[in-house]
Amino acid sequence: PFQLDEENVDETLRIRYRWLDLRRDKLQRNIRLRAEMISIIRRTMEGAGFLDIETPILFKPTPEGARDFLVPSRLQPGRFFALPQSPQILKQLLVIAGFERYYQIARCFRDEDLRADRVHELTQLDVEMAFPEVELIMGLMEQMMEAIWLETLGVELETPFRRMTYADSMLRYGTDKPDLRFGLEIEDATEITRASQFKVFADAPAVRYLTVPQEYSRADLEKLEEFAKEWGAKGLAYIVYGEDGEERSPIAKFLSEEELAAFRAEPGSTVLFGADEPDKVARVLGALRSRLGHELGLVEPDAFRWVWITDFPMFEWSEEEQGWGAVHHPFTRPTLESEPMLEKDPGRALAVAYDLICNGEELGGGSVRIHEPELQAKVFDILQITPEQQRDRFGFLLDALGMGAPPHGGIAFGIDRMVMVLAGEPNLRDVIAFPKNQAGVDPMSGAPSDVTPEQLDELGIQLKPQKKPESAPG
RNA sequence: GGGGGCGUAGUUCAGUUGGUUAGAACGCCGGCCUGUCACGCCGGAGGUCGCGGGUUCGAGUCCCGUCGCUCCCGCCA
Repeated sequence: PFQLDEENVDETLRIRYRWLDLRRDKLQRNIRLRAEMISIIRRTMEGAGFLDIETPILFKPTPEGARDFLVPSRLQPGRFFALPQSPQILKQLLVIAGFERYYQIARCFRDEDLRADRVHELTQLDVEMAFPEVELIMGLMEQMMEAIWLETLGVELETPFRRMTYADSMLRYGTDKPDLRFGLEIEDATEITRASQFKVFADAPAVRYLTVPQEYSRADLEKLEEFAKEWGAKGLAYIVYGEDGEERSPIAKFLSEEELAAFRAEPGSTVLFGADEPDKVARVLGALRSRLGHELGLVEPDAFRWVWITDFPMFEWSEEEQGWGAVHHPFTRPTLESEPMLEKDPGRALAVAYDLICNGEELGGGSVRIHEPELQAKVFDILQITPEQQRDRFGFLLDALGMGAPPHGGIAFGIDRMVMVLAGEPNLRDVIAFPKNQAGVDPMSGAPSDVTPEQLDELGIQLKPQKKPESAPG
């Protein structure tokens, strides 16, 4: 069907004849790398006294978070299991049960739209321990990464990894998963422009800028402005410092000497501004930074730049739902200093949570959990989960917390993404033996597929009439 | 749900301002060669140009619709 030495074969075709595609050197390498990595993970975890315990695949739907994959129950007609989005609660219960160090290479399912780095079923290294210390968890994970990179690639990682607070990362990189293979840091000008004659700057709650080592033309700048608008900017102010010593900017005439002095850059560069709410400025400049870093070839090749992001907020405000949502998950512990803020100012509360980022890819994240039922109930309240809902959905967890729960916490890593970064693959599907395509279809087996009326009948399910996509071409 | 890109031979691609019989490479088939090893030489088969409609004397090329794939936004506690 296709030649194995051809680079750009249509992906659907490759997946359809996966047994051939897997013969290619690259895929052989990726799949073997994956197995080697998992072997090192198991060795590390077991060496540190963690016990591998399986948890159910048929479990309970969780209305929060991602959409569930549902499985109908024949013996309980009209009721459904859900495939787990993660073994989060179960691993907490295991620790509460006295298995003080648990781990699992767990399959997790999330019925959301797919991306190059997102699939429906992901494999996760799931870790939980009693009496956790953040330093201990981070240290163990660093030791594991060191072993993986050394034994598979022969690369020596420098540990401990860099640490950065969430606030710092948002300010300097415009994201909570910064790619540190290049600089191009965002700088803050909010103080400088507070009294600016340029009204857009003076009125904006945050003004930040990127100094780009490139002299952009008018046409280029229009494209960048369009890009910025796609990410939510109202416009894109700029100052171009030409190689000819000329300064080109539609806004310079509004700026004071002091402001201009602050922004001045080398000839042959462009300063791009964002002025808006802080989170919006971060988003726009973060997107610009990422695009320009790649476009200008600033990304350090063959490098692995690691960073722990810490001090996440507990909650973020959702305009859509007009309420607070959990940044990490609802079981994450607030810092001691944040506990008093929970009621009056939840937006300022910080969590004992940490993410590990490599090359701008979020490889994993974890937290210390809440182990007191009262505190857990308080957090559920802030998330606007009613006491009835709490009982219905998480009653068993609250019960368990009430029956003697040690402090506990852990972390989880996306195994697929780890292999992706390890193998230098831009696409998750190339590190999975039998992936599905972007529409969530397996072109090889044809899944998902129709079932017989008898099967549906047995489950008490009747299908609504719906338009069916035509079968795949060829 | 929204936006971008792509859809031409088995595969990867080219196809000018719309103009005769739609090309190349690799692969495939037949023959020759026989120290080959990305073999070489000769010959050959293979295309509903994703699908439907429209404009035109004439559409792979222009327009509308639709389907598929892919990347991104939303979404992913």
